[in-house]
Amino acid sequence: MVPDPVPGAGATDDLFKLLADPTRRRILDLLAERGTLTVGQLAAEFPDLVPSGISKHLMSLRAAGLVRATRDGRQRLYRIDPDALSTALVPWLARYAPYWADALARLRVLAERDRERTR
Amino acid sequence: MVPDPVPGAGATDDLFKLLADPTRRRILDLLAERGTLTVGQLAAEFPDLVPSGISKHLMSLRAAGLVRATRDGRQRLYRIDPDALSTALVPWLARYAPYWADALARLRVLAERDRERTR
DNA sequence: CCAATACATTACTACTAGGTAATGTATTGG
DNA sequence: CCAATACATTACCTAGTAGTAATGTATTGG
Repeated sequence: MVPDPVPGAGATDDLFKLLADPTRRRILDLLAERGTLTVGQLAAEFPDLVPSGISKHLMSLRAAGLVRATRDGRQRLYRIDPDALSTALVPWLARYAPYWADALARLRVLAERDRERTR
Repeated sequence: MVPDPVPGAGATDDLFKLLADPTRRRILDLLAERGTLTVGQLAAEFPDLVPSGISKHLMSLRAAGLVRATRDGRQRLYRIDPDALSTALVPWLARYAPYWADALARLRVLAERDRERTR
């Protein structure tokens, strides 16, 4: 059983700590581009890493609500929680709103173009 | 002398590692809301922290290009590099573009409203 | 000038956390 | 059924780092 992600205290801190690790960011990248992956499929992408290490990372990502898992027989299917990332990051990004306005235009274009392509 | 920030390899990694520390994020927050601060003014905001610790954080932030410093007599004035944050984060955020489109609208509203207020 | 101020820098310590190895727990093909 | 599969979990080790303390370096008021 995975403990509920605490939305109130230290949520931003936990988020950035999770994103600070390159392995976890790569896991998120892989899930973002392939949609759904098992632990084994993910572990295969990290040749110089032991599978249980990946499992541990997935547990922490899951505890933070960034990914979700469903059982499929004896394997677990992991996928990104669609808007957990954005809802967690937006409050922080908003603090630097004045510094962002110009960059947001570019990002918005990318977002909508990609949505056309993948949806 | 501060070494040039390496834009190519591991830039995103360095960025997230920097943002992972709550003290550094708070420093950025303070600079974002007050514009320009000396080391002493910043250190005064961290009662349970020694000034040289703040100085060290500022050095790493400066090495990554997130903040800039100018001399003013015997003190240094620190301020946020206007678009270093966005240019560093946008490439990464773009990877999750499909997950972002809805949140970007909210952020964009915040960005433009804040720009009216502070500019 | 020079003591005091304002940071920067270095050396050191303690704690965190990513990694592995070993073990535990469901699940299922045969 | 049961051995094998697919993860999860625990214990442990080690490297990286935030913090302090001590020292170094400009700068300036008096």
